[in-house]
Amino acid sequence: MSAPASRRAAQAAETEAALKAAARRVFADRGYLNTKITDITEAAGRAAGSFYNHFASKEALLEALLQDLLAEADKIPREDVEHPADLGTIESIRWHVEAWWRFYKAHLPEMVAIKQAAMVDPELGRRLQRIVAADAEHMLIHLDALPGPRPDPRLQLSAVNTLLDGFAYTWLVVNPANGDTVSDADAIDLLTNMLHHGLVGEAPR
Amino acid sequence: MSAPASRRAAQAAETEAALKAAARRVFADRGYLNTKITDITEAAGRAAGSFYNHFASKEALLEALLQDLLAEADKIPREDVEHPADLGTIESIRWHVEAWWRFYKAHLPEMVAIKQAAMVDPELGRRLQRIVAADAEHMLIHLDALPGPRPDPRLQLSAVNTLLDGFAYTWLVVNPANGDTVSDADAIDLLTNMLHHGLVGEAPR
DNA sequence: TGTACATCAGTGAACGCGCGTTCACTGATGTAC
DNA sequence: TGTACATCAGTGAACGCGCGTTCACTGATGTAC
Repeated sequence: MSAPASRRAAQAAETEAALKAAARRVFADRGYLNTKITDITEAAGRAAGSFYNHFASKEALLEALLQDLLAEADKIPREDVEHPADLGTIESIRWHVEAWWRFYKAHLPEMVAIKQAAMVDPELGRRLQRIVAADAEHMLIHLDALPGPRPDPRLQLSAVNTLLDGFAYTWLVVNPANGDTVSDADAIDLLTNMLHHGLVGEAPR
Repeated sequence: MSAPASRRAAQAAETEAALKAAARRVFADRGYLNTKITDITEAAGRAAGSFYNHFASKEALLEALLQDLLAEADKIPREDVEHPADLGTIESIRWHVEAWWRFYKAHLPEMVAIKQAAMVDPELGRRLQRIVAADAEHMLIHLDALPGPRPDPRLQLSAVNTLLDGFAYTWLVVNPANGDTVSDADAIDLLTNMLHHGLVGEAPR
């Protein structure tokens, strides 16, 4: 990112970037758990031993990828993330669903990797969760602001996350591998409708 | 199940049952992917080599567990599964949600194993899917019967499955491991409400 | 009913594959004078 | 600017651990006569 201090540093940075890029490709292609260290180095066109000059393990590489992801997200100017605050309106729901869908698509490899890693190593799962959890808070605030008698927001939040996450995983990862796809618009429409009516509850319209 | 033809056969059946029971315990405890063959034989109090007298692999054992599960389900008398057919009513939704929740709880080890196995081996995932997919059909029929302009039922079905499945996994497997639990009633209430309003859509009440 | 042999479930040490990880080596880059 | 030495990124063969899988062996159960 910033100017390298020397040719050596530039070389190292380039290799590290190549490893990360290769990892993303390979994770998306065969999944995180099915990826060997040597799959990554091979895809990056480097020697196996090179990996350990940059990362202590596959888990460490994944955490680095997530840090990159966060860093990138922080660069988005504030005014671009202005959005309707009242989750009671369908426009607000749609805005959130669409943002999430785009985000998931843009970061498929990381999303796949998080899901798989968390399933096998709960401790790592919690750590990864914490890294990405910033906008879960955000969502909680929205949910609390909804009118009427509210169910436990933690339950509700996990239901929303579960639905968004699982649906995206199904239709952006699993089903496409079988040649079964859905258009972005259809996916966003369906989720928007389900969440709008499902969340607003007793008093829709 | 049926009377063993001989003491030898009885012995073999007993060991096989012990291995299955041990596998269920161990799958529930540390997950399917984290379970070694020797974890199962150890938990069953048998020698490592004994495993291969009964199963060709961990995957084969899982498929056997699912077959047992299906066989058991088939024994439930028909009249016990009478239920409201119109998914438009909240009572019908609740009936389905509650049935699903109980089923998931009763078969946690299998549910965990399916989820994890499918994630790593898509081919196996499809096979397992087919084994359990009987009542997905059932659900599709319900969905088609809903009034009003319907979205693509396959999309809607996968959203419902995703929500039920992910929510149950979160609150019956992941969160309890962190000491974070939810009552059956609260879980069923929340899902029922979300699905009722979410599915019925434009014309609730 | 008794004896001799055959079969087979279960055992656990040993084998071997896959893969993560190391490490001696190379050659290029950096530094000292 | 040139020379000699130091450092360091990258290399890939080799090492070794973990674990699935095998197999010669044991003792109990079944069969033949």
